[in-house]
Amino acid sequence: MRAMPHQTEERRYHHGGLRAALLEAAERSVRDHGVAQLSLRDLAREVGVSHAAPRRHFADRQELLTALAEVGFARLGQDIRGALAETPDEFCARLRGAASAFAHFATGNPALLELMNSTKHHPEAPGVARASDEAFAPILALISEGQQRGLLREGDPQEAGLILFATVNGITTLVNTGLVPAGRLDHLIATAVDLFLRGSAP
Amino acid sequence: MRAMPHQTEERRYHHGGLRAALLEAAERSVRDHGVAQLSLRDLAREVGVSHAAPRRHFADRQELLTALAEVGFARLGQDIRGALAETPDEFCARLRGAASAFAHFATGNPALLELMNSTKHHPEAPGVARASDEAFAPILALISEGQQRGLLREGDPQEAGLILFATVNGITTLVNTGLVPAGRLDHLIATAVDLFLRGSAP
DNA sequence: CAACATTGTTGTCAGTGACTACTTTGCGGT
DNA sequence: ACCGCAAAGTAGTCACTGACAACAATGTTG
Repeated sequence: MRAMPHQTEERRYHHGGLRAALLEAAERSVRDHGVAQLSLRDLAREVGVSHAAPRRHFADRQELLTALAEVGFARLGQDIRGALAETPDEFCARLRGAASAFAHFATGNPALLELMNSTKHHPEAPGVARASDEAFAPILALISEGQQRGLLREGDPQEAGLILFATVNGITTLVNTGLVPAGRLDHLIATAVDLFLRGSAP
Repeated sequence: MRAMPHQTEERRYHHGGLRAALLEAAERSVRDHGVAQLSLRDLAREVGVSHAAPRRHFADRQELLTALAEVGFARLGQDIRGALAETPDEFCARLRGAASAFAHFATGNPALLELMNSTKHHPEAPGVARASDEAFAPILALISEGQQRGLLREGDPQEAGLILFATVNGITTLVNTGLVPAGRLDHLIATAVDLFLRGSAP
């Protein structure tokens, strides 16, 4: 009932959107209490179904966490693409914009990032790999473009893109664990992008 | 008895080294089954004490995990210093040696790295922050030395060091999650260090 | 209309973290 | 040497969890 605000007092037997509702609830739980505290029974209670219902949609707890990581990568990809859509068509500005969007997503969702960084990619579950490739794709495209326009040195664009991706990821991990104060994030990211551009100059 | 190989068949009431034994067992468990599966009762059984004994040394499960993360950083620091002790006194070689040691520690201990990357630094528990600072110190010293000798551009050595540290950390995360094949680790690290050196050149 | 697959419910079980009360032991002070 | 006490360990308890099995509700399709 509470999960379907347009229905009458009586809820139908079928929830009608349980998988999505569970993932939303999971994201809230992870945000508020961290990954370790996530509980299938908690989610079921929150969504208003019986305690075993979530296992109709996710074989086990790990499968739900994996699906949530996929949501995280999809969200990240959106944020990066959104930032690029608002950035002037100037290569360095776009690279900075993408890196900044990643950093802010990551520090705005520390627990989700942690989950994304600990979810193994399996051939049987191609969703996470696909989603992470899609999140990475705008950065890869930028690097390729930079190389083609002679703004970056030639080489494997995927390699350079992975290094930049890893750098931003690593910096946000330092901030999320408290090793580096959050107030230094933007400056560190900007410095890292500058360093990357100098180091990748033709 | 099994935990104290020099004793007779009868174990004394006091274990005599239970905290250390628990941390060793915890490291094995995390290595074999991942952080999420770590169980205080499991550890107690393995070490040969009652199920509640571990809570005499660690207030709760999280405190034990935090202590283990500290062990991880201490181990990392040792590996980096060990690598530097065996590297010729040539700046670039040493920087590469340190980065490589970090990368190999991280990919050789994926679950431990994950724990280290998810352990929050709290003022009440300064051990982790101290251990991670000590792990970072050789890299910081290298950067400072490189700057003083005019091999790197001037600037905040801590900042440059953090960027390099984050980059290696991020790359190993990509490898540990399977986004990047393990066989590409050394090449990626070498490329990242080269890029760092070019980007930091005076 | 009926069969059946999907989805949800109820109940059960073993294991867990955390807590409490009690016991053991070794150290330090007198 | 003796004793008090703190530290460390034991045994029991409780609520909660993930996972599983059996049953029930429902909607789609032939």
